Amino acid sequence: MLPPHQESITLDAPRPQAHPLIRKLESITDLSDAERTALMALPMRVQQVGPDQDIVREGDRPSQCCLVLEGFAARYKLTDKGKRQIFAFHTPGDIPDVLSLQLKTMDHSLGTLTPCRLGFIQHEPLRELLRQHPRLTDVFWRDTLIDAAIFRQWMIGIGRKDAKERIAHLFCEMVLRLRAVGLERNKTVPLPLTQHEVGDALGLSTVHVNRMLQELRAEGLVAWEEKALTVLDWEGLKALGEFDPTYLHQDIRRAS
Amino acid sequence: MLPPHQESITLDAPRPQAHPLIRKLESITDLSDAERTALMALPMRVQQVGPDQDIVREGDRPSQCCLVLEGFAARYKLTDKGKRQIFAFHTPGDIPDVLSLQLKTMDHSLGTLTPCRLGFIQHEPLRELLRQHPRLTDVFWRDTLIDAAIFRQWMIGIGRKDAKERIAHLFCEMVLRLRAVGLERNKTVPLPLTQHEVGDALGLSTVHVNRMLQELRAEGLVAWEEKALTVLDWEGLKALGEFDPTYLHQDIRRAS
DNA sequence: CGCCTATTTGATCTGATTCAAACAATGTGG
DNA sequence: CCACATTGTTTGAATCAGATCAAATAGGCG
Repeated sequence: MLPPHQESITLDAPRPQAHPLIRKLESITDLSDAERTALMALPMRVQQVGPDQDIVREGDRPSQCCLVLEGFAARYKLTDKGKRQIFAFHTPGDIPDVLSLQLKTMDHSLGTLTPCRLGFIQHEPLRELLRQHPRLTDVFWRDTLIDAAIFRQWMIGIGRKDAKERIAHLFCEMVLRLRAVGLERNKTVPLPLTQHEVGDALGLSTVHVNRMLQELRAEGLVAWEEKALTVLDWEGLKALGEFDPTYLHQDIRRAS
Repeated sequence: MLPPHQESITLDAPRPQAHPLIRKLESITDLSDAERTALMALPMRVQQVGPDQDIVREGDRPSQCCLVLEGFAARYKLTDKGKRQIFAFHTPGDIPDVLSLQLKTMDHSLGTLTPCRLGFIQHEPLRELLRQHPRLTDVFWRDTLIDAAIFRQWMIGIGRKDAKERIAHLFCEMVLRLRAVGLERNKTVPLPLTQHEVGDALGLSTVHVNRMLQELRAEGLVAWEEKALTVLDWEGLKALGEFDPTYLHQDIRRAS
C-alpha cells in the first residue's frame, strides 16, 4: 500500500482526455454512446483568452455559444451606479451562454476571470445536433434548470443570510461543483477568485469579505491560499452555510 | 371616436376564452395551430385552492405539474432560522414547477398567495406532448431561461440596489408580466400581495417595505390600494428602479 | 362587536458600507 | 538587480441603511 500522498499523485495524472462538456453533462445525467459521440463531433473553434476579458456583452446577439475548457469565467451585470453583480461562476465543462440559443439578446455579460481556454460552437451545428438527439435538448434544459436552482440558492444567501454564512455556502457549492468535474485533489479545489469578485457575487463589500474570511480561517473551517480552497471542516462549513446539496441535482449514481 | 374610458371598457370585456397557458407562451414565442391545439388537449385536473396553501414542498417528488389558471402563487424556501425567501411570484399562465419534469426532487416549495384556480397536468401526457412537438420543448426551455433571467434581475436588486429601487423594479416587472397576459386595465394591474410578501421577495423587513412604499407614494410614482397597483409615473418608476425590460424577452411583435 | 390580519409609527441597535491608508506580492522596464 | 507600478489583501474608524423590538391603528368579516 502506497503512502497517502503517493495515491494523490496518481490522481494528479491527467484523466483520459475526458471532454469537459461530456464530463459536466454526465455529472447531472446519463449519456448514450451515440450522444457522447455526437457531442464530441461538434465543430468547435478553440481559443486562448486572457483574464478579465469580456466574451459576450449585455445587448449582444451572439451566433455562437462558448464552452469553458479551462479556467474560470463569470456572468455579471453592471448597475447604473457602477456596481457589479456576479450571477454565476463558471468552470470547465460549462456553457455559460447556452441561453443565447433560445434568447436573441443577451441580458447580461460573460467574461473570463482567469486566463481561459474556450471552445466556440456555432448555434447552427448545435441546433442540428439537438434536432438529431432530442434527449440532449432535455439534458441542456435540465442544465438550465440547475443553473436557475443555483441562482435561487444565491438569492437566499444574499437576501436572508449574513455575510459569513453566504461565504461558507458559496465555498460548499464550489467544492461540489468542482469535484463533479474532477478538479478536486485532497479536499482542495482550485478557486482563483479575488475577494473582490466574491464580494460582487454575494452582494458584499471587499472589506467585509476579507474580515469574514479571517473569521472562517480562525474557526478552522477553511484555508484559501494560492488560489486554492481547502476545506478543513466540511461538516462545520456545511452547518454554518446551511448547505443542502439537493439543489445541485447531481443525483447520478456514478461509476466514480 | 369614443372617449378614452369607453375604449377601456371594451378592453374590460373578457377575452375570447384564451387558455392562460397559451396566452402566456404566446407572450414569449409564436405557436403554430397544431401546437395550440395539442396544448389545449392536454388532460388537466382543475382545482380551486385557498390562499396560503402549499402545492408542492421542498423534498417532494411530484408526478404532475401545476398550471396557474387564476390567482397568485409563489415559490419560496425557508431558512433554518425561519426566514423566508420568495424567489418568484407566479401569475395566470405560469407553470411554476415545470422543473419537476426534469428534476426529480423539488429543491424549494410552491404555494398559493391568494385563492387560486389551478390545473394539474400529469408528467406523462406532458412528456408525450413534447415528444410529438419538439418545438414545444424549446418553448418551455425558453420559458425556463426567462425564469432564470428574472432570478438574475432580482439578485441584482437584492445584492446591489437599495430598498426603494428594488421595490420600484419589482413593480415595473409585475406590470409588464401582467400586461403580457392581458391583466392590465388603465395603468392598473392586480397585485394582491402583502407588504410582508414583498419583503420576503426582496430581502427586506416588512417595516422597511412599508416606509419605502410611503416614499414611492409621496413621490407620486405609484398607488397601490385594494390589491391593485396603478403606475402614476412610468418613466419615473423605471428610472428609479433602473428597469430595462430586455431580460423579460417579450420580444414578440404582437398583433395586439 | 370582537377577532384576526395587515399596515403604520416610533425608538433603538447593528451588520455592513464607506473612506482612507498601510501592507504584501508580483511583475516590469531600465 | 533594484526602483517602481500594479493589483490584491489587510487594518482602522466613522457612518448608515435597514433590522429589530414594541406598540398603535386600521380593515375585514363571522
